[in-house]
Amino acid sequence: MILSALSALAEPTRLGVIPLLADGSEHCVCELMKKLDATQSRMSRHMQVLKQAGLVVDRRDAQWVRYRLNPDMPPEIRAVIEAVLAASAAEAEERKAA
Amino acid sequence: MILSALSALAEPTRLGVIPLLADGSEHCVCELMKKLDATQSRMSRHMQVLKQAGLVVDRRDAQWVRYRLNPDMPPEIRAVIEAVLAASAAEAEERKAA
DNA sequence: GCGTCATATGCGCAAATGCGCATAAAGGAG
DNA sequence: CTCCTTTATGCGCATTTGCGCATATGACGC
Repeated sequence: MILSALSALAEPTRLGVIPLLADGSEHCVCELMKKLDATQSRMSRHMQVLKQAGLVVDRRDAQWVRYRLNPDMPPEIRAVIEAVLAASAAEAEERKAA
Repeated sequence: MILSALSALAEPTRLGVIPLLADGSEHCVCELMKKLDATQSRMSRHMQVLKQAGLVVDRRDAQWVRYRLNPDMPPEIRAVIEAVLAASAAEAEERKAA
């Protein structure tokens, strides 16, 4: 559902996760929470939202849970992610210029 | 801001507006509210949100207010809109198939 | 002026959202 | 087993969001 994907992305912390996962590899919650300056429970819950929206998948690995972008995302949703990613990058560039 | 664009899109009625405006022409609130089965105040307010997010522009024309997609949208945001549009269309197709 | 159509907005309310705190649960190391 | 690390979740709270209702505003025709 495109609507749930957009709702999932329409929050600063969750939006911030996307560029971090964009390298295609796996990232644990502890890493994400540090990089995004979020508390543990906040980060965990946000990842649940992204998971429920089908944007990410998780995997237990010992005491860690590794998240990555859902490789089986429908191509139209994937395209939205890519566009959002490009827009985020453009915004980051602008901030640097200022 | 990509975040405000996503927030603006993450609501059913507002998301429904986008395909209607995608023909590039102007549409009054009264037309949109009929097509989307929304009350007048609801429709008006949702259009304000889209306007504030920079996704649409409006123009007074006699007693009507004509809305259209913002032609001066930053290209990265425009790309997001296009991707969302494609995803919405794909979803509509799926519904037809069922 | 008046009446009518189209749109915007103030107000209050109900539901949803995001948060911190504490605690539970799952797994590894000793 | 106990202790530690990592992640999830129950709970309550404050804020935000979406809504309807009523009313205001703006523009038209008479």
